[in-house]
Amino acid sequence: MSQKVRVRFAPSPTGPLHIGGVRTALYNYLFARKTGGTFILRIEDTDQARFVPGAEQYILDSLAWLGISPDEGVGADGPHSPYRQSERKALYKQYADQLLREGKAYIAFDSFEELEAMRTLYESKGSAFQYNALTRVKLRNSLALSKAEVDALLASETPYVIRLKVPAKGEIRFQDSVRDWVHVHTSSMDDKVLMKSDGMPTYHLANVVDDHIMEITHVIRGEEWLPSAPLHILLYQSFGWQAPQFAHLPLLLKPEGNGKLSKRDADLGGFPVFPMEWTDPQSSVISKGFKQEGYLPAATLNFLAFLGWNPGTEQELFSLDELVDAFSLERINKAGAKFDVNKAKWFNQQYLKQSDSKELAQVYLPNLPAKDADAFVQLFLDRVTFPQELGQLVHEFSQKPHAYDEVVLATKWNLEAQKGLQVLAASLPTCSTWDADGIKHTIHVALEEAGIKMGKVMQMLRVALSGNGAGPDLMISMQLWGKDEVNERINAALSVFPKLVS
RNA sequence: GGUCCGUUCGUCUAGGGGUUAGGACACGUCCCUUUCACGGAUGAAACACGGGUUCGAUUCCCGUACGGACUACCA
Repeated sequence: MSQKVRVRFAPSPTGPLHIGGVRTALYNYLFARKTGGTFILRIEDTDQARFVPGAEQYILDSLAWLGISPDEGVGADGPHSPYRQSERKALYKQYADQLLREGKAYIAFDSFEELEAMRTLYESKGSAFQYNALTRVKLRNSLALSKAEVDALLASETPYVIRLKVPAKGEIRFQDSVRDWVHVHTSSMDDKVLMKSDGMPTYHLANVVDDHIMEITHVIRGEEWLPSAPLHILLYQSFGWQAPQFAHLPLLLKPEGNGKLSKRDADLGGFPVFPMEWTDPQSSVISKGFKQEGYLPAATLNFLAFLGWNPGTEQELFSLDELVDAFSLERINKAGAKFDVNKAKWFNQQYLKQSDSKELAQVYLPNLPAKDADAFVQLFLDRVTFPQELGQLVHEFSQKPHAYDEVVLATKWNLEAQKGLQVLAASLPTCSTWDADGIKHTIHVALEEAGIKMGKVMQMLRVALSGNGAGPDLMISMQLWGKDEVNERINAALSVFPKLVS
C-alpha cells in the first residue's frame, strides 16, 4: 500500500459534534499530517429524519476552532465533490443495482410492521430475529417470491429495500490497526439493508461506496463501528474492491461508572462534551461547549489526544505539530478511556500559563489600559484555570472589600496589629516610589522603627485591603491599587475592625 | 439472549518473560512564600481471577468473572 494516504472524518449532521467525534477527527487529522496525506470531511446525511439544521456548520466551526480543518470535502471542496451524501444519492443506487444484477443482493418488501412482528415473535421464543440465509426464504423478498409476484409488487409500487445477500457460510477476517486480527462468521451477520425505501442508501452502503470512490486508504473511526466492519469488508469483497485499512478507536467513557460518555453525564458533572456551545433548534436547550467554558484549543487537543493514545515518552504537553510528529496508529490503546475533567483542566492551566499575557489582556480585559491589563494578567495568571476568570478576579480586585475574612480577623486582630496598621496608614502616604519595591521598603522601615514584626501585621493588611485572608502578591497588588486607594482602604479598615471584633 | 471487543495505581497511561512495575492528574506531607496560588520534593496507591506454557509470568495461551459496543429501512 504505497499509495498516498487519504483519510476521512464522516460525521452525520444530527446535532452537535460529540467530543468523541472530535477525537476521531483529530486522530484522522494527525495521521494525515504525519503521513503527508489528505484529511477529508464527508457529511453523512443519509438519514433524512434525523437531519438537524445548523449541525453541519457546527461541525465546520468546531474543527476550525481547533485548527484541524479538512483539506478536502465539505467546506473545502475537492476532486470528489460533492462530499455531502444526500447530494450523491443517485450514485449509490447504481452500485446497489450492480449487486442486485450479480445476485449478491436482493429486493425485500417486508414492511416495518412485519419485521417488528417477527422480532417480537422470536423474542417470545427467547431468541433474536435475524434477516439471514435461514429466515429470508420465508420472508417477502425477491429470493422467496416468484418472479411474477415480485413484478406485481414492483408494478403496484410497493415500497422495498435492497438487502445484501450474506453468504450462509464463511468467515470474514481483517487486520485492524488497533486490534489486530478480527474474525467473524457470516452466519452471525444479517442481511443488512443497503438501500432504504426512501431511495437513500444506508450508512453501510454509502460509506463503502464513498470510501472506495474517494480513494480512502485508512478508515479511522470509533469502536461502535467494529461490529459492522465485517459487513463492510464483505461489501468490498462483493464489489471486488480492495478494502481500506481499518483502525477502530477505543470509546470515550463516562467519568463515573461505565458506559459511553453522553450529554447527560456532562450535565451531571458540570463539564462540556461538545467542542462549542450548542443551542438545540427544537427545544432551545443550550449545551455547554469547551470553547465557551474557557478551554484553549491547544489544551483541548492535547487532552483529547491523550485519551486513547500515548507517545510512550514522559512528555505530556504537545503542540499540534508535536502531536503530528509523535502520532502513530500503533500506539492507540484498545481499552476505553474515561473522561476526566480534572485532567482537562490541568492541561488548560498549563497552556494558559504559557499564553502571551498581552494577548490574554486584550481579549479578557478589553476595557483596561493595556499596561494595567497586562500587569493584572501577570498577577493572576497562576491562579486561574480558565481565562475568563481573569475578568472576575480583576473586577473583585478593583472593588473595595464589602466583607472581611472573619476567621483571620478573629485570630489576628489585636492591639499590635492595630498599631501596625496605624503605623502603615501614617507612613505609606510618605512612600516616594510607589512600586512594589518602594512599598515594601517603606513598610519595612516603618514597622522596624515601631518595633513591630512584619508577620504580626501583614495578613491584617491584606484583609484590610482586599477583605481576603489569601491572595496574590500584596506589594504588587498595592502598586496596582495606587497610593490613595490603599490609604483609603487602610483607614476604612481601621475604623471598622474594632467594631467587627468586639 | 447472540456477535464482537476489552481488563496495569481512584483516573489517563508506560512497560512487557527475570523491573524497587515508571510517569501524569487527583489526594497526603514537606519546602519555597507574610498568605493563597504557582513551582519543587516526597508519600500512599495498580498488573481482575483460575489454570496452563516456562527455570521463571503482570507480560504468551486457554478459561472464568467483570465491563463495554453492536444487535433499525440511525449513523
